[in-house]
Amino acid sequence: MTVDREQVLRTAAALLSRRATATMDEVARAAGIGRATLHRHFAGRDALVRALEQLGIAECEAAVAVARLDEGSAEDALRRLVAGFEPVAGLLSFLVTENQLFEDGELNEGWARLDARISALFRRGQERGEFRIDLTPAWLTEALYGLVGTCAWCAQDGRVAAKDFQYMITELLLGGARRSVEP
Amino acid sequence: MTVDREQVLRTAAALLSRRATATMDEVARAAGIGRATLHRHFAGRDALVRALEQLGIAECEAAVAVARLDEGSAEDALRRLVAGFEPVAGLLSFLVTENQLFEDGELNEGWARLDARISALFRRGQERGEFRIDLTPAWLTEALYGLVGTCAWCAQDGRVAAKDFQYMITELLLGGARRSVEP
DNA sequence: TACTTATGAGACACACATGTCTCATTCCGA
DNA sequence: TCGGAATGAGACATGTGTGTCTCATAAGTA
Repeated sequence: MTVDREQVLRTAAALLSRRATATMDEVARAAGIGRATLHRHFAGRDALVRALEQLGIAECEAAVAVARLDEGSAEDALRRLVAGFEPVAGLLSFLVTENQLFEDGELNEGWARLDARISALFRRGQERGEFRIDLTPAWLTEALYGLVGTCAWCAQDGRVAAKDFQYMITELLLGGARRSVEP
Repeated sequence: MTVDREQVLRTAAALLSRRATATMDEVARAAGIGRATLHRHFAGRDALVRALEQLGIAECEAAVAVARLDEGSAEDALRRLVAGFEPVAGLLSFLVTENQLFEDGELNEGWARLDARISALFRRGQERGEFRIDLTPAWLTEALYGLVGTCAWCAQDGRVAAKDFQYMITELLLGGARRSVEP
């Protein structure tokens, strides 16, 4: 009888990732509950979005933790990170767009933590001599988010193959489009 | 007395690029005209957005034309293209987001033309041996859009330096983050 | 079984953006 | 100077999403 909050959040994430303008009613129906019940668990749309934000941050931080960003080469760590981001990509792009829309300025501290972790990875790669130093860690971090979001959206629309998610992002981010060697 | 439609569109583009949820009233005020007048020139919000879409496409196609994508090396052509995209970046990211939001499916044929042109550039680069062939032209094209949008948004928020717009995008897109050579 | 609790369905008011209309005013051209 | 045209301001109706409330019902518990 009691609503599974986690399951509701995941359903909402899946729906809103596809259609950011979905109604509270649609969210409720998608989760198989009534609109009133949805309101009992999340005071309003803002509260729902903020809960999704917490979920997104938590999943990203989990991905960061699993990726062990400070072990081994920075390149391998980045590959692990992108792999961990794949399941969250849709939610991530939704939240990024949502943040752009409502410029409250008050970006969650969770994002700041995440940015710091990922920036640190790129910085580590620079210090190890793996990554070039003329592109700032901040830009590389944002570029990673951008590519993840773009790829998620493209894959959803079928413009690119979803199975190549990790490959496309890591290869482009690490090596770029230029052909560097051979024949 | 007569309203300068072009100027209204540019003002709207500037405003909506920053705040995609801006009201018709806000758009009118920003353009220095009354809401009624705005409605006289653009039947509704949809019409306004579609007009902005036309403007964005036109400017992008102009940038494509100026960049002479089929002249010289593909790499240089891409640099010219990114340079031409810089002034349109804000509008471009707004339109991309707008398209994501309302999945009418009916994407303007103008975008298809643009995609085709840019994809052709990447394909030409592959055929010339400049670009790697394991990343599809379609993905490279979308990645370009994504990076342009991400960079525009970051620059607006001051997270990266706006003056490095072209450099950050072209260097990342062409060479990637990996350090390939020297000491 | 009886009681408590959570839920679903629906009604309701509210806020807000939108679109339309009117009317006085201003601008431009004849 | 005069008259037509465009504009600005505001009023008005509308649609829609939202938030709150009530009440009957189902689920879980003692």
